[in-house]
Amino acid sequence: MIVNSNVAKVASLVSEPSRAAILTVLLDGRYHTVNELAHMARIKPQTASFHLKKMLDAQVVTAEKQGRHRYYGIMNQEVAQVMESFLSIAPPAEIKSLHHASEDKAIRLARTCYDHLAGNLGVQLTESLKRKGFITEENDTFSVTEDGKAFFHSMQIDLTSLKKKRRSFSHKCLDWSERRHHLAGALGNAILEKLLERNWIQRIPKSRAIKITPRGMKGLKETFAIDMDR
Amino acid sequence: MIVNSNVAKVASLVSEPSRAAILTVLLDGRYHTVNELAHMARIKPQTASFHLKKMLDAQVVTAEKQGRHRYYGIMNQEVAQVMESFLSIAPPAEIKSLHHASEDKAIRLARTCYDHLAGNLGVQLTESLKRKGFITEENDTFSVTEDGKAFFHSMQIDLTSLKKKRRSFSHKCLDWSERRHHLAGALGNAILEKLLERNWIQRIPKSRAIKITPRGMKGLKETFAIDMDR
DNA sequence: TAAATATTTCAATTATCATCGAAATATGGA
DNA sequence: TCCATATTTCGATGATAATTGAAATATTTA
Repeated sequence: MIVNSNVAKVASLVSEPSRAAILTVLLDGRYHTVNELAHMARIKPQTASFHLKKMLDAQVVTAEKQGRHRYYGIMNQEVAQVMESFLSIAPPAEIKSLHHASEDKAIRLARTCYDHLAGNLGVQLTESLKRKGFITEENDTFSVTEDGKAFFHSMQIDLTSLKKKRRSFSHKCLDWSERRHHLAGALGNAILEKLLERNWIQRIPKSRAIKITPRGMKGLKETFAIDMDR
Repeated sequence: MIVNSNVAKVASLVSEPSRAAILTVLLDGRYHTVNELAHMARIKPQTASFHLKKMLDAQVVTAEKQGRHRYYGIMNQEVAQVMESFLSIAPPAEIKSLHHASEDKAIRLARTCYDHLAGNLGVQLTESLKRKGFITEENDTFSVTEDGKAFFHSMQIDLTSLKKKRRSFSHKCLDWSERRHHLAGALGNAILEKLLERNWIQRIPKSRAIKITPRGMKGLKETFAIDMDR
């Protein structure tokens, strides 16, 4: 269970449509400029700035200045998870166009959730790791088994350095589209980065959706026994 | 970019103080009337009705009409979970429990509801049947499992003949004193008759109240693991 | 230095929403 | 039937907060 004093704040901030739209965009884990966010939320930059200041004060987002731009990003994992949990009980968004339909399909298939993999791919990957006995399920977290240690070593993922980070090493994150848990935390992040590095997956610009490359299809099948081809 | 505007709606339902107070009460899993909820949230019944309608439309709560009362309850486990995690951080104003000056204890303990058992006994019996896996909960009805068939046979209740009756075989009935569902319909009636026949319970003249006999206390404990003695 | 762009601040307007009195509707009981 | 109670609907009010034009500030580029 998430214990976070920001939950209440986040909930009240999320309840405003423009802010919810902004936060949804920021769920991709990347930083965006005020103009970008304003355009995506269909409001004027002044309005976006007004909302972003509010969320900055509430420590729901962070800002980084770079030249005349100001890049806004989501504050942390907890905020992302509160957003996702709201997504899990909210009725699905109305799909208005063919373009939206295909985007919806893509985002359900594979996407980033803050800084780790989510969607069908994220859940399947987590299931595979469990099935192969590399991770075991605890209450709110996953633990790496002895077999798992060897496996991640072979994947060139250094668990020791991950554990040194201040953030959670590995915890469960509820997937709104799959309604199941996927792997989050430093380990989830490391896996995402590794798959990007190997060019098994690619980020789709201006979206949280992830594309699986032909090489990725092959790799996922061989390493994880996941067939995303169907 | 798809922005799920429903997230904002769901979040706004939770983040409004009066609604949060109402939802907190409903987290007990029971059903409550509009007046009760209004009193507990310290708002007028019109206002409570206004909020409840909103939450009903958003499928955050359910409603069931019984006479001139309308009982509201929380929609499902998912909503409860989001509420729990939200409220565990920011508990709203404390709820003063209603003090009912004169309560008929007997009628709350056990009574008939039309032609089946209600009150604490009725609810406990239903819960026991569920717990033991003899019945399962459907939308508005209960179904008898394979184990249940054997059990009712051992109780000398003939399900086949019950199903032939034109009336509903088994449906849920909201218990006003327990605010939970109990078993009604032909099956509920058959159980009542069987317990009367075995002299586990007796009707109290000129009342809907039911008296549990010493033999009944023993039988309920042995057969259903229900202790009505406390 | 001047022009263009990004963002914020300010002030005024507008929109939204909770609240509650009054009245309507529905039901139970005498 | 009439009366009491439960709930909803309607309409008005007031408080709060979102929105945006105008202007200020900051930074890059020419």
